[in-house]
Amino acid sequence: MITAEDKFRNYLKMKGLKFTPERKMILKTVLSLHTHFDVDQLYERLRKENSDISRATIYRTFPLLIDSGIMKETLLCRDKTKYEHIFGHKHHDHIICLKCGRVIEFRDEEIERLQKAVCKKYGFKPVEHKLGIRGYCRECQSKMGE
Amino acid sequence: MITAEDKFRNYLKMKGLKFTPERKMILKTVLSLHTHFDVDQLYERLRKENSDISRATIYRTFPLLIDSGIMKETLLCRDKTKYEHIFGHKHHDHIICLKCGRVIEFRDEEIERLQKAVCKKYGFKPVEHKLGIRGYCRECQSKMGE
DNA sequence: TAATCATTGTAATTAGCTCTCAATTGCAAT
DNA sequence: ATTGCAATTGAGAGCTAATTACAATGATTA
Repeated sequence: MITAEDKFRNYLKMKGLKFTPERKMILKTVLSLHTHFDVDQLYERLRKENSDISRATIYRTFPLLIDSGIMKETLLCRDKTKYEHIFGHKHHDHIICLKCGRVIEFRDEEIERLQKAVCKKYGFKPVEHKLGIRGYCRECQSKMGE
Repeated sequence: MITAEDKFRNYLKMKGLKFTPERKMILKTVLSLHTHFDVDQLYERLRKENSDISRATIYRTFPLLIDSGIMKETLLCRDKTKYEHIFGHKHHDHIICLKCGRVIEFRDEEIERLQKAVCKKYGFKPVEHKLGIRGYCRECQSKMGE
């Protein structure tokens, strides 16, 4: 069973980069977050863990985590860029409430299949895709009805 | 037959806002662009048309054009925010080449239908959605193969 | 005509992110 | 274990897209 750390180490070695304590700590913390987060949220979390890793290092480490397939950007981003770790998770898409900000994750095999079919039609080789649906959740609809 | 200008005028009146020469010119220019564009590209285009509308006014007008349903942000945005006008166009999704930047637009009724079904399942009322597939186009694949 | 309020351009500001630089540190070769 | 060197780090400067304050202008209504 390969761990996320193994995966990251292998990636770094392959690129001739180093597995530093900072990168180890950032990886560990990213994996501990089970929601979408931004750079500042990760920074705050690190401080709570008594780590004084700078924002610059976080900004520098994120592309590595993304390139190694451990983390990715989500398309929730209105202002700040949001991330989520994907190690050990299947790909999923997002439904986002415009009022309360709630995020519903879903996976639809049929949509996945159709996307592949579209790519094939155009001779396109897909690497990743993002699907986000914005609107209003059940609760906010009721509230707005009142 | 309602024109884009009618639509914009109605929207502005409804909001108690004015249809100024600047807004008219920005609208006209946005409609004349048939590709994805950013604020600077629009600004340059305006200058070529001998208009000296400021960037600030463009930034202030874009939310109005979006809110009135004439234009929208695309999710191509890596750095700058990109826009496209949607007046008179059906919704479509994007396939983006990571190498050459080419954009393929497509529309798949079945995917649209399945998205609605997913929303229904969660009691979610969709307003908009964005689907972007990134990867490599046919041409770039051949080049990379060589 | 006077009063009101939206709009504009200019210029300053904000905010997210990147870069520079000097000091430090993994890590491979010895 | 030691050495050499490229990679890495934090601090702070810098960059750039986007926003905002402000004073002048202009349209609309009373």
